[in-house]
Amino acid sequence: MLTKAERTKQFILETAAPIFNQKGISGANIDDVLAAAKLTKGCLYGHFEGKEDLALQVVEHMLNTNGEKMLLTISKGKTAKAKVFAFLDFYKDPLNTYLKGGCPIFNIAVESDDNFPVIKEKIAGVIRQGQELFVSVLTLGIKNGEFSDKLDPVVYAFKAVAAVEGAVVMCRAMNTAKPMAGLIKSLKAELESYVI
Amino acid sequence: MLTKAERTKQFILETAAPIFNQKGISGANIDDVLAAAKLTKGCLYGHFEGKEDLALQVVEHMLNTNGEKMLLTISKGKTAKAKVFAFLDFYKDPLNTYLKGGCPIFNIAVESDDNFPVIKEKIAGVIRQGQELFVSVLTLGIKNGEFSDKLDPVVYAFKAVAAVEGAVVMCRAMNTAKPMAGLIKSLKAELESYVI
DNA sequence: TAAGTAATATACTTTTTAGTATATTTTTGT
DNA sequence: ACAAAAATATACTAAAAAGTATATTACTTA
Repeated sequence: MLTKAERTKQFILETAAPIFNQKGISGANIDDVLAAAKLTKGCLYGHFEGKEDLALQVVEHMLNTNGEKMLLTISKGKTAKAKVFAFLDFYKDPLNTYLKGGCPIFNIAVESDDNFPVIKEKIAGVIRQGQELFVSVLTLGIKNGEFSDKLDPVVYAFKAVAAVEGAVVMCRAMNTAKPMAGLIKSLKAELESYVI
Repeated sequence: MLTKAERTKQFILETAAPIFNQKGISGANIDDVLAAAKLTKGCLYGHFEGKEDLALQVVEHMLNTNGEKMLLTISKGKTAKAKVFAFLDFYKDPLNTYLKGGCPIFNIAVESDDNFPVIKEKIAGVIRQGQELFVSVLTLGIKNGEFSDKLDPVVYAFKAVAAVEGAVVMCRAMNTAKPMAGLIKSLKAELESYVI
């Protein structure tokens, strides 16, 4: 069993995650988190060195959760094609993301870009890792004979992720999920065109 | 000729733009802007009501500049295909954007999403307008006989913009422009496949 | 179950940032 | 070139946010 302190820390991270994801690192403040968690400064500063430390750990928490969700999602696809389709479908409801405020990877990527080098590196690692995984799925699909070797895994993996992630931002700004449906369909059709 | 006050105001907006684009609205502060512009509070508050007003006008300034650049870019293409290609090529160097800090539309879209409803609406308008323009170019291309009517303008326009914008964020996070080249090539090839 | 320790709350200080009142300088039109 | 008005600078206050010292409460294990 987790100790009290560990449970409290986890609780703070979970409470802080949507706040940081929505308001951003600069926009979020300690008092927001404390009010939401109904805790006090003494408690929070017992678990985190300060705002910077909290932000970093919140980011790590969000990235871990996201990674787990993503892995679970694509693991449900048995073929390479099914895995990619499952990945794409993961993005179908950009207005109601599992974590309030849209995709944490992109939100953090945009904010950390010129401001938080340590966090930026973490995000870069996550994106690279995601691309590698995506490429490995497609490559295996080619080796399997599932896809034609005309398919360029690196290009398709990047295109698919960039497109759905960009689409999340656009859909949220315009407050409509509609274009996402067309995009996912198009990306599926594109992959389908390489199916043997 | 512009009056002194008008020139100063423009100067403040131009100085503030890269600061807001890089640090975000929440992350940027008045003193940053004043230091960069080598001006003082009395001056700034003579031109703007406060930070909120400054932020809004900086955003409007960035969006206007961006819109002009974009229009100029695509106007250089004579055919529909050339216009789209010019648009795509506009994004080829995501690490060195004309405005420091990446694409202002996406940066602002991400931050304003859950925080600045007025600005969010402005961004939504810009994105919608961009999509309409893109769609109209493609539609004209079909009517011209340049493209097959198998091309779905709404889907391609959304896919292209979402992909290149998403790619800017990913490239900047990973600190490499390489994947962008492959993406642009792929989006061009995709359009090319509809050329009659 | 009581003593010791860990966790949390309270009340404070410090720092940062926004905003304002007033003085001074610079434009501008005659 | 000069007076009026506009623009800008200086020096301040106010508010918001971060961080700290200490008291209190709640675990936990001997």
